[in-house]
Amino acid sequence: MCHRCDYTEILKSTGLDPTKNRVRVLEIIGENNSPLSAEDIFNTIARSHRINRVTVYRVLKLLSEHMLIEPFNNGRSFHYGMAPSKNHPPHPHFFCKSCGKIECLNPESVMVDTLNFEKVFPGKIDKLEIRVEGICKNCMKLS
Amino acid sequence: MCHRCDYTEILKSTGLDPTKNRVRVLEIIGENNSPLSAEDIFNTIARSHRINRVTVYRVLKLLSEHMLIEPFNNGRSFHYGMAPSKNHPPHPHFFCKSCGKIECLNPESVMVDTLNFEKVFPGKIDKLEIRVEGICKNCMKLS
DNA sequence: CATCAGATGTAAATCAGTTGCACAACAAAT
DNA sequence: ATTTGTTGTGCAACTGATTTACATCTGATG
Ligand SMILES: [Mn+2]
Ligand SMILES: [Mn+2]
Ligand SMILES: [Zn+2]
Ligand SMILES: [Zn+2]
Repeated sequence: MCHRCDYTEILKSTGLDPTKNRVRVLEIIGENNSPLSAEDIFNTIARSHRINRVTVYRVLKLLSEHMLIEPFNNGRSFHYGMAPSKNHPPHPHFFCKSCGKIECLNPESVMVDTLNFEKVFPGKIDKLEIRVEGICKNCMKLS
Repeated sequence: MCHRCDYTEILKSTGLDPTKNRVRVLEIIGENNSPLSAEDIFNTIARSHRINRVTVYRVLKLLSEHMLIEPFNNGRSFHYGMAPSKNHPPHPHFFCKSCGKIECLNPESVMVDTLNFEKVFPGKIDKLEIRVEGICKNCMKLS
């Protein structure tokens, strides 16, 4: 999806050692057009390189902590997409409750006004997420 | 929270046998001002009555399927609140990523415009959820 | 080369939630 | 009242995603 990103460079500039596994995980997430599960990522890497599931989990945790990627939970498992940045504007997501897949939606598809809210809320707000739930196109056909 | 709801009646009118366990679970959810986990509900009931965790899970599943309650996942576990209805208008929720607690927010706090989107989307949309993530007031104090 | 921190592999544990099966409760039919 | 059937509940074992503990490897650096 993103041909503007140098994943090794992103890792370096975040202060992270750009190990092969880290670059691979980040690259797979960055080039995919919808958030992927740890299992998806493991399978993708394992097709061409030897890697352990636990390493994938550890890399995902690290990248999440440094806010390079963004975790979404569909009720079964986490899926990861690139965190918002210049190249990746924030956008809503669609969650299929049948197959569990998560789709990125167009940033303009749903507009939100949060202005007055952010000022009143007593805690610390890190993120505002808009999730649309339902049955995806593909699952609609099957049923 | 809700003193307008007759939980036994709600169950009956949904076509569900209003067993003691079902009424208790639904009542606890309805009277609480924020979504509760299965464990929360189990503990509450178990203080005064004998019940099994599995029964709680089964009741929660049944009530969710009949859309009397609404599940939210904070990444660790599901929490359940009353599903939107006359007495309970839909509203955004705040998710504390430190303690996992979920708070109901004021319905007007965040406004959303979804009109054009719903027409274009190829799948079936059941629900639009707005989730605000961050650190809750209480966890802010502790840290 | 020797050393050492950080990254990875492996097996076992954890934790929320589910499943299979036996038993209890309740109502309708005999 | 006894039988039957249907539905709800308890209990124990299981599952699947993720985490942990600990051993081993790797790649700098002196
Ligand atoms: Mn996305
Ligand atoms: Mn709520
Ligand atoms: Zn689907
Ligand atoms: Zn909190």
